[in-house]
Amino acid sequence: MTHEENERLRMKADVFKAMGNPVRLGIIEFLKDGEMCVCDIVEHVGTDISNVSKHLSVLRRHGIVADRRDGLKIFYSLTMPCAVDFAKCIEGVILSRLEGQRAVMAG
Amino acid sequence: MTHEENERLRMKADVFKAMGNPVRLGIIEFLKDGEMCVCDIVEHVGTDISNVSKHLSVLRRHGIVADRRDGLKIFYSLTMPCAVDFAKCIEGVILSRLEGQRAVMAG
DNA sequence: TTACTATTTGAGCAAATGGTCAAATAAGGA
DNA sequence: TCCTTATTTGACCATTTGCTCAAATAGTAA
Repeated sequence: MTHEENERLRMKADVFKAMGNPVRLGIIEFLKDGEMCVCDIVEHVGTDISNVSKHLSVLRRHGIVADRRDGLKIFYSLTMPCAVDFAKCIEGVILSRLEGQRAVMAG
Repeated sequence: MTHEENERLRMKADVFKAMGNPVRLGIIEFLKDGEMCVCDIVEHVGTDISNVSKHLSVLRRHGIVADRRDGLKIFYSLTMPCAVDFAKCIEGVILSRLEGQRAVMAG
C-alpha cells in the first residue's frame, strides 16, 4: 500500500472511530430527527454536560455534525446522513448474529 | 434512554470501533475482492503477522469477518458487505470536506 | 457593571488500545 | 517421530480514550 492509500485509510478510520462510542452514536441517532441544542442532547443521552460537549467536539472535528449558535444555545445537526443508514445495517447484522447464537443455544 | 437502548447502542458502537482503525479498515477493503489467507493480508497491509492476526481477531469477534481453515492456511472473508459501502460514503464526505477547506484556502 | 444561562475547555486519572517480541498451537510432510 | 510452515496468544509498554471536576468563555438581561 502506498503512503497515500494509508493516509486515506487513516482519515476514513478516524470517522469510524468517532462513531465508535455509545454516547456519540446515541447523539448521531438522536440528531436524525433534526437539529437539537446541547441541552436537548444532554437530556436525551443522560450524562454530564461537559462530557456531552466533548463528544460533540469529536463529532464536529470529524465533520459528522455541524454547529450553529442562536443566542445562548448552540444547535447541532447531522452532516453525514448515511451514518444513520449504516448504523441500521449494522443493527441488522447484529440481530441476525444474535439469532444465530440463540439457535445454537436452543440446539 | 432505557437500559436496552443503551445496550443496543453499545453493541453497534463496538462494530464502528472495530472498523475504526486504519489496519482493520484496510483489511476490510482488501477482503471485498473475496476470501484471502492471513499471509495475503499480511503482504497487503505490510505489518507484522502477529499484529495482523490480532486485528483479524477483533474483526472476527465483532462478526465483521469469518474464518475458515484449509490445511495450514486460514482464509478470511467479509460477512458484512455494507461495511464497504459505508466506507465509500464516508470517503465522499471526507473529499467534499477537503474540497471545502481548499476553497477557503484559495479565498 | 453584575448576574445568569449555556456551553466549552483544562487538568488529572483509570481504563482501553495498539504495537513488538517471544512462546505456543495446529496441520502437513519426511 | 521431528521439522517446517501458518497462525494465534501472552507479556509488556507507550499512547490514547473517556470520565469527572473545576474554571473559563460567550451571550443575554437587569
